[in-house]
Amino acid sequence: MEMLAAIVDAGGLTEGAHALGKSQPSVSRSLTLLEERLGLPLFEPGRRPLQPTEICLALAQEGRKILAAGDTAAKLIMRYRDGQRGAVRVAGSPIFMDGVVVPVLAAFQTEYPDVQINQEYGYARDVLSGLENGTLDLGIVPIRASEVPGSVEAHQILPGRNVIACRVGHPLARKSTVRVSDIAQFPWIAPPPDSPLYHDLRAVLEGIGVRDFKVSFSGGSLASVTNVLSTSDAMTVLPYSVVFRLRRQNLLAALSIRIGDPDRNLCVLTRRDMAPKSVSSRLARFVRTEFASIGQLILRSEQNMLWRQ
Amino acid sequence: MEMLAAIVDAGGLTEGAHALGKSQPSVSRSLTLLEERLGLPLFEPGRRPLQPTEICLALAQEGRKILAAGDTAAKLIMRYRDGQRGAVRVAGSPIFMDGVVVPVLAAFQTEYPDVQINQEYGYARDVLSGLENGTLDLGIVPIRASEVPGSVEAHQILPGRNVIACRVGHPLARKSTVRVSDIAQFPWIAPPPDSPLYHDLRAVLEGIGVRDFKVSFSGGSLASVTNVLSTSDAMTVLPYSVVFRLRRQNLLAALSIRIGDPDRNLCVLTRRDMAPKSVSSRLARFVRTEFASIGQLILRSEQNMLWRQ
DNA sequence: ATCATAAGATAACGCTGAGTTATGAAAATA
DNA sequence: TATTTTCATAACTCAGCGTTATCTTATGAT
Repeated sequence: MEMLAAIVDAGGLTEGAHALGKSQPSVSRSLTLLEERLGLPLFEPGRRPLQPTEICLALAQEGRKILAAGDTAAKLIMRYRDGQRGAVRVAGSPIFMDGVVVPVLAAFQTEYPDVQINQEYGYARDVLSGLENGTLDLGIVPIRASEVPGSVEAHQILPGRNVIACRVGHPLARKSTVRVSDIAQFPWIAPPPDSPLYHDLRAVLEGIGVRDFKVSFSGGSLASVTNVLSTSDAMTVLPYSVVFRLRRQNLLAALSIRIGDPDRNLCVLTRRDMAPKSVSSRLARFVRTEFASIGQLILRSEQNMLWRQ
Repeated sequence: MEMLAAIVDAGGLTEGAHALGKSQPSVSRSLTLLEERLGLPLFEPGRRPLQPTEICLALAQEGRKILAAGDTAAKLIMRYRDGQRGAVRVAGSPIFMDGVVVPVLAAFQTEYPDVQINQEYGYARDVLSGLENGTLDLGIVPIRASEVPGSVEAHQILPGRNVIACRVGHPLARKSTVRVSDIAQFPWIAPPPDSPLYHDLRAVLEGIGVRDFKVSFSGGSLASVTNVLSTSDAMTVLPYSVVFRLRRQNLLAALSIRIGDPDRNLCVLTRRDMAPKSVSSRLARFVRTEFASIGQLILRSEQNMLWRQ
């Protein structure tokens, strides 16, 4: 049927054969066999520019549909191959995901609308196992270089850096000098106890000598944290990049006090497969370049800031 | 792609293979080869009720289109084979065609809307040559059995029978006894000079002893003949079947005088091919049965009529 | 008419895809 | 853990479709 369509559209067997990328005798023979099989003439006999019969035209119409299906299939494969379509499964720690990653994923989605992004939440351990058993294509988590197994490739996209966040009009936010004693009197909220941030929080507070602090709220997502922060005088520890974005939107402020950096850097994790899905590598590339400029942005605004030790 | 569609729709390789009418290993192997060729997994590895990947689903969609095209093609062929679709080229003498055949063709067309009927006009000689050189599938003409060559099959559908026709209110139409002298005074109109009817007309008039008659109109189609007849007192010779129809519509009348029957009978002519188009044989059958009932109708009404010799 | 040209058919042959049966491995399920 | 279901592999066969080389025939111009 594809052959019939080609012959009819090309206006002759020889031309049609050429259009199909085959030799003239091949098509001629196939045509003869088909006519014998059907027991019907598909072209008027004894006419030199091969004249299609009525039934041939009808079959050619179906042939065109098949050719069209083949074409779109070829395009589909091509778009899939170079990552312009497909599905990626991405996972990352909730705070980073909601705070800085999802906007990047959204930008990717806008640029490549045929790519389906399946986003999940998870910490380093889950993400690594997901990558290794193939249920995950990409991970974006804060992680130590030593934690990365050989089968997984890690690209750092942001340096580990936390700050103490509070609401915009917070009493301490205005002060250029913040003392430990100032901090102690305010309530704290904490990320989920199994998250790295929770450990960071403890480390930070211990680092600046605060041993006795009250946790007024614990668990939840970034949205709930910002909600609580903005409607109270509570404080918490958040990645600087996250706060950076939220501060630009005037949703959050950061204390101008420098706290110890965590030893985990935000990384993009991919499998060291021989054949990674090209969508995932394209997305990984996209994320890396996006975060490179985010990093630049943060760095530049850094120069206008003063951080107390 | 058809295979993918089958597997996806059947919910598994084994079922899919069955749906395609192939063995399970065949489909399994084909699938493996396709995956290698594309360099892409089409089904999630290590899942037992074979789980299609995203790209596989997209390809399966195209596969379904191909399967659908194949299906409709198969149906097309089937309908073509038993004559429910296709194209027939029919030719016949103008008066019979317009008078009695075309309504039958129209009925056929209504019953089988996918059949394309190409109707032409022509007398026995043209029709026979048309049939023999393959430019014609069916002929419906008055013909003598001796004129039919061996390569053509003829089925009589109406006996040869002519009558003298005139308008409804014609002076002679009322009379139950018509004499030759009555006839002579009215003008005559004649069919085209090359038509059998023209010869019939001459034969008829000579047969009833009329040697000197004036032809006031000659040539044209049945429509023009009936027009002239109905707007004048002219008369002509027409096949009884044609007049029968027209009389029922009160468009024409016939003299109650019996004239000599022509030796040509209306026949359906077909090629004695080994492989006649099934549309044409179906149409031929249809015409024969339709005319059988028309013949019956004429015969029944005959019993209520009185014809003078 | 006849000849040149273009278009299709035929012949001879090779190779790959796709089919088969028989059997093994691994996931799913009880 | 045992059993069943489901898919993969192996080994082999064959028909379809591909090729090149060459012949036949319809078409159109001289």
